[in-house]
Amino acid sequence: NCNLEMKSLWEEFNQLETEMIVTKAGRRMFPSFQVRVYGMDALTEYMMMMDFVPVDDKRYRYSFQSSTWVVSGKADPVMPPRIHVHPDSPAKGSQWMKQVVSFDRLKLTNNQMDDNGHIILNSMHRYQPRFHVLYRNSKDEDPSRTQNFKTFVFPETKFIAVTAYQNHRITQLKIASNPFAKGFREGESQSWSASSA
Amino acid sequence: NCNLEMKSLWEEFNQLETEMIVTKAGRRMFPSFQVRVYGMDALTEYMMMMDFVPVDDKRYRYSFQSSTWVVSGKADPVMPPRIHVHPDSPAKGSQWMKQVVSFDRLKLTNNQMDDNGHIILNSMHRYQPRFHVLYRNSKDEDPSRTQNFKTFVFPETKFIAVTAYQNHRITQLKIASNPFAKGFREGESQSWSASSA
DNA sequence: CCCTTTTCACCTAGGTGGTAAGAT
DNA sequence: ATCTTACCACCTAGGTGAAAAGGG
Repeated sequence: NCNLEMKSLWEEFNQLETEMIVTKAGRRMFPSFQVRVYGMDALTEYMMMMDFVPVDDKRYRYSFQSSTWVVSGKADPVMPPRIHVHPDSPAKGSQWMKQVVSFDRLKLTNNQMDDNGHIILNSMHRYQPRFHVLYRNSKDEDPSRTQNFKTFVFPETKFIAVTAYQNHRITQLKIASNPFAKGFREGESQSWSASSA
Repeated sequence: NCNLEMKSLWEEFNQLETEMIVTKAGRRMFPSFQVRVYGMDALTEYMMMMDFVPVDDKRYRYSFQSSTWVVSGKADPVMPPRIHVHPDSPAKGSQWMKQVVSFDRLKLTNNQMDDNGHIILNSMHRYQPRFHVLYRNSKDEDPSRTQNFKTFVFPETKFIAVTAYQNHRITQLKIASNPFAKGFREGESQSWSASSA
């Protein structure tokens, strides 16, 4: 089993239609995708990974007039999707369960030629992150037959990839909740308990 | 096979009797232990690790009068030595060979109760770092019978653990060559090609 | 006296959105 | 018009030795 960390923050973003920056060099997600996992076999080895699937085959643009995202055409052609393997993989169930599994080093890029292993997305397209746990029923048997996946999807983590923020309320929420954007805060009244770890 | 990186910098320190700071929280080594490895089987999985063995069973003190280290007694009692496993372990030979293997995140501590997995050393004692490569001849056989070590020792990397630098020339060389100590540089004439990566 | 601990200013390294210029 | 890129000031996070205080 598996729980999404920072669920309330994700929901707050999702209500505004989450945007994630993509750059040529690669940009982290914020919030970062973090889960707590349960019920694994302590001694079995697991691989943890993420990928990103298109929500639909549409392209979007932001209408400043209506302050909403509107369909702007059919989706751009896609590259074969990449998979991000958690850097601690492989590790035993006991290791994964004793702390939050964090994908905070994962980076998104719009560079189709990227050779840094980052996740390649099309800007102005909608994506759904997915979390996969891979395990084997037994160590000694043929790996190709005994490996199994379990996939978790949290609908509140879907987002639109952008090269610059469109919805100003998204920008404000990012500035308010991301510690690295503290330089842009002004009011400084509310404390976002979301800021840490 | 295996080559030490920054060999000339290590030799420069070793001529002055290298000192390494140990703290309660753990302190990185400088220079950090980095090697280039060759001649591995590209598809076999290897573990890389380091440990630190006492050079002798003596305790030392620094004589400011003679500017040398002198024996000050018998060695203090030792804890069962810890082993630092390189965080990329295990990985295939092809992965290890395509870049420098760096132990720059390894930390030394004098805290006998350390629970951060750092290497525990006795201050004012002399140590020799060792580098180990572990591999299996075959994947399917009993691991306990088919695992093998190969150990590499570079005499120029030996050092004395200290809680504060004793030899001022060591301090000067650290300040001149460690990028994080740039704040203490004054002359700023020579460039230590050693500074990067 | 000898050694250790704590705190500090000063760095490296790298993650933010803003901004203006560039591209289509 | 719409979207992308490059650069920037401003942060977080954490690695330095100095200095002063602490301990036996």
